[in-house]
Amino acid sequence: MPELPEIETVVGDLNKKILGLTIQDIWYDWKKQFKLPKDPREFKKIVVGRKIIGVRRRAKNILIDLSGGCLLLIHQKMTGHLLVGKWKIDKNKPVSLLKGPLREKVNDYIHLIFYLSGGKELALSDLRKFAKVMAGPRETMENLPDLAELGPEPLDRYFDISIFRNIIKEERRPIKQVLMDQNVIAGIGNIYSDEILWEAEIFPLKKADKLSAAQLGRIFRAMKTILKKAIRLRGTSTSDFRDPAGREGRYTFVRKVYRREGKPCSRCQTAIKRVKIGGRSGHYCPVCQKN
DNA sequence: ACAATATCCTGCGAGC
DNA sequence: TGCTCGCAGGATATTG
Repeated sequence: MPELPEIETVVGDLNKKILGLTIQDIWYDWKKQFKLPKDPREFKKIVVGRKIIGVRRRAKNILIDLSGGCLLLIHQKMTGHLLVGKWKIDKNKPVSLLKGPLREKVNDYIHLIFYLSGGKELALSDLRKFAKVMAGPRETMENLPDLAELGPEPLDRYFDISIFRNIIKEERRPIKQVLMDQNVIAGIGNIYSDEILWEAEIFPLKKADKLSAAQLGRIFRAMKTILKKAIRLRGTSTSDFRDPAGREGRYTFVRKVYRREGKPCSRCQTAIKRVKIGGRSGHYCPVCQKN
């Protein structure tokens, strides 16, 4: 569920909280989260002793640059959370030593902790255990399909309407599906594809190659404004997104369609509808989004 | 060559 | 009240 704005929020916070610290040890209780190397002991060997130089985002991936030319990649998938705090392991389960939001449920699903210099800890909480972590030499990592095959970043300055048009016009799938395809455009998921298409007044099942120039222009502009606004509001927490301090995002309160089935459209008061698109649910206004 | 479907997971809410 | 079941969905693997 964390998409571009949520990951951007996490990355910004991590840059303020853990820059310059060294990974001293790790704790984990779920082996399958390690995708590369698959052996947790090998993973540990790579990251321990390295300093955190910078934190970046690419699509929905969190990229942590480590000293010695290494890169740590974390993908939160749907229910992953990166938290900065302090925990004690009690009966093989982490318990937060800090008061506040970290004491809440998100604290119950921690399966990985990085122990950092200065007594800080970076934890990965993940209820559904879909999140993945990878580490290795930067060049090896950047050549993995996970990164190498991604489409352009929607908020990059060079990413203009002509590039957007050229990418989209080749696609015959429904526009919502195209917007969510990371190898077409990076970082957009179910929440923001719904929100962007409502803003642009486009029917989510409309085939991408059938969109007019005016419609493409509206989608392009909506994509930029919605994503920027969502970053400003620190993401959406309709289900369980939390920032590294355990706090919710405020885009939840200004969203127009996502998970608002049956509720009135803020433009025309018509009840928001829900449809299955490529196995996922899309939300739209049947009056505002006719084509 | 492309598209639809299954897979991984767990909690939650609907319905009986 | 307590059970079952479908749903949530990012990305990859597999089948059609």
